[in-house]
Amino acid sequence: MNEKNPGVQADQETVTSIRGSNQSGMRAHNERLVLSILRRLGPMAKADIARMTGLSAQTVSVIMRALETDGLLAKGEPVRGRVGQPSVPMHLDPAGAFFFGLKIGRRSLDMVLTNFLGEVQSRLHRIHAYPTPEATLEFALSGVDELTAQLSPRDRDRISGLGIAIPFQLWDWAKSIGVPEDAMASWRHVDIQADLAARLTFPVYLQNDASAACGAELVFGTSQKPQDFIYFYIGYFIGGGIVLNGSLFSGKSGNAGAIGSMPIASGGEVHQLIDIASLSVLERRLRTAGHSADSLWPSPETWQVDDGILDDWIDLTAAGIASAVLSATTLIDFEAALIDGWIPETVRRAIVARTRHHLGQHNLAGISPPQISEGTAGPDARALGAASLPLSMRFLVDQNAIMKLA
Amino acid sequence: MNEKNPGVQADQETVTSIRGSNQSGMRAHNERLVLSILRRLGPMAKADIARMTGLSAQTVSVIMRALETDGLLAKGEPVRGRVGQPSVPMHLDPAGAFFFGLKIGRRSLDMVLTNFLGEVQSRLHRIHAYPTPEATLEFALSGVDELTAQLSPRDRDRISGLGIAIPFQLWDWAKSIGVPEDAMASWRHVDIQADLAARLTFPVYLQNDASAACGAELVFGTSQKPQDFIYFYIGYFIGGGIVLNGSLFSGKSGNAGAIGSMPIASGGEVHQLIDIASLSVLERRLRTAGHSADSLWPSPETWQVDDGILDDWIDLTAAGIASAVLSATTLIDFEAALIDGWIPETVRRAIVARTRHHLGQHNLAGISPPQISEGTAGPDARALGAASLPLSMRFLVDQNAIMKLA
DNA sequence: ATTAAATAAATCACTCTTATTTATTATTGA
DNA sequence: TCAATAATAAATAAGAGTGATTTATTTAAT
Repeated sequence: MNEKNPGVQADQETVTSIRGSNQSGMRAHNERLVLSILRRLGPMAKADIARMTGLSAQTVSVIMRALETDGLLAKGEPVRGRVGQPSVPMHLDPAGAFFFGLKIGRRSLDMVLTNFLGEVQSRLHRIHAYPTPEATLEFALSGVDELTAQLSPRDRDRISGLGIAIPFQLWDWAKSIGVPEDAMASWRHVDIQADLAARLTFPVYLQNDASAACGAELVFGTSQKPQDFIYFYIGYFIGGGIVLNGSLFSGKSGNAGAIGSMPIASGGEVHQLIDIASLSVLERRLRTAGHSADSLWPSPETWQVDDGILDDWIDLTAAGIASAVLSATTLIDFEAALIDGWIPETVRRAIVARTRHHLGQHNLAGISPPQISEGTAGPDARALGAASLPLSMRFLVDQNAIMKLA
Repeated sequence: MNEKNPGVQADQETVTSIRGSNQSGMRAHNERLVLSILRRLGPMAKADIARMTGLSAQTVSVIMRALETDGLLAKGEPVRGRVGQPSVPMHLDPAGAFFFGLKIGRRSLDMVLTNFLGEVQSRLHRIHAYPTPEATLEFALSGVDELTAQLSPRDRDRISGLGIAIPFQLWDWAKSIGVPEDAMASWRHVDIQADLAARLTFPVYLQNDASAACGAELVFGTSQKPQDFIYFYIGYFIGGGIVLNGSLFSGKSGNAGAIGSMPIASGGEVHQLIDIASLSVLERRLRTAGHSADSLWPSPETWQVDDGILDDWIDLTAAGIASAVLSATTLIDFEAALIDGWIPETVRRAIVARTRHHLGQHNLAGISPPQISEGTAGPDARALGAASLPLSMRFLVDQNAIMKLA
């Protein structure tokens, strides 16, 4: 990875030119459209898709039969009871494709293998003192081999890519996490995406970890999501992502939605959100109070944390997020804000409730505040989101990839 | 206009369904692509467009000859001096199409007629104490007749639409501008877009006035613009617009970029940007100091304003905008922020300079601050932007209109 | 002779229109 | 009550139409 911020790298062609569309592009678009609709709205008959897309019934018939032949779609039980020929709902075939997701974290490396629906088939987990490029590369390559071996030969050919979720500016961490500066500095000049791509037979994508988590919510999340929403993932540092027109928005540098730097007025002073609403804050407070913070990291469900300190942190975090939501909503009229993180479900619920409360305290003149809800992807959102990257790239329509000017 | 915020109304079909693409859509897209490229990058030969779009030379040849036949493109002088057949740069034909722009303002109604390049052909201006729907309708209809009559019969057929730039929630103004509440309340239930569309033979579009100004900058502006930028228009109230992926982003309610509500921490208190960086603030300060503020409105170039009060207001405004830019940039990594308004060029320059200064005072950790620049459309940006609406709708590719889910 | 732009003709890919088949429910009349 | 018939809707097949691509040719310059 070079000095630039992490982001899904588009090939040079796409960035410096504006693609015209041709027949194959048209067909590809329509196929992605069908898959996107089925993913979002659930099983539908061919006639339903035709009505929804405005395509002719015949065209949809051809496209969906082809997708079925490709193993991406499967027939459901015919629906009887209405006049006319019974409709056959088509759904995504879970075994239509498989994806690797690699999460590079402060405390561990995680790899998941998911099916076409984002269901985790198998996973690997390795704890470390701090991440290094060498160990990450080794973990990823051996992990791919190990997890691939668990698939049937038929399914192995259906692996469509690997996504990497990596924190923003890893090298700046050193001071915050008490690790030798030069250990982290090596990340600055490594292009882990290219290194992995060179050794693997399928495409490799890379994205900021919080944006990836947002992608998991968008692609695999179970809630009814609006076209535009903002997403917060509370990890060692808080991060986020934004969805516009139903697609993850990354911006030129891939740094869009890196809401950690948002200025938050708190008690007369202005702080950055990252210094208010991160697990690092909770860890520090626990340590300062003489408690151990070690239980935070293995799994959110096994936290053993002083209630008073936790409640204070929840309130502080919620207040910070509420401020961030407010600022964000004045710029873009998000309909929803989703909150998730490496936190127990009870804590997530409490943060959502407190955030709603704090939001109500602000001056909302001229603003229609978004619905605050819990994320549905959970603690694993980052790894799942990594796996969603190759899926999105290959099988879903992307609002933001149509016209890019130099 | 109904209770909903103003915004370019997409037809119901587009909003509730997801269109598939077909051959005519493909051709239309490619034609818009050619026009968009020529508008943005200037005259180019067919071969250049082919290389840039990835379309075959033959396809581009066919498309561009058709556009030339339609009168939208014209040949330039062949470029000799290089090996091979001389290339013939093609440019937009100024008389390719004409557009009406109607600006509904606090102090006046303005109508412009522009050509395909956004050059104003003729204009109308009517001062009022406050806007009413009836007077606006009458002004617009008689204005369309009057300005149409000035075109040649050939050009009359090339009028492609009318755009309306109207302030957000006009009816809330009453208290601020000292006008009877019920006079403004009538706006709440009027759909001026529909009323005009019913009486005109070409399409009518409507948008928030500041967003429209942003559109003028995007479509007609002369500066090199990045893919993503934020725009501020300082009118009686400040407003703005945001451009993502090279297209104006309006959001679901059409209220995106309504940056007036942004919370700004200033002197320990939190205010909304609209109460800090608007001409209404300057007007009030002038009045409070016993000066007349009447010179503000006829034309920015004839302002007669106390220097001390003006300088203070410039600094306050710049500080507010700097805070807003900072908040906005943490959410979306804008590459540029443009500032324009109903202000003299000297004031615009001063505000930009002060905004740069104030931005530098903030904590910029983790942020690459955008370039702050002056807008290039000037005081008339709102009316021009209104005229750019039908142009964009008919002749330019729109990033944000590809896939809309219910 | 070489290079590059521009275009013509033939081909190909994909969607659309029209017509047909299939499977079901609704209606009718003895 | 129940078969026969009508109506409805899904699905698909065949052929037409549109637009981009490929290949080859012309034109005009160095």
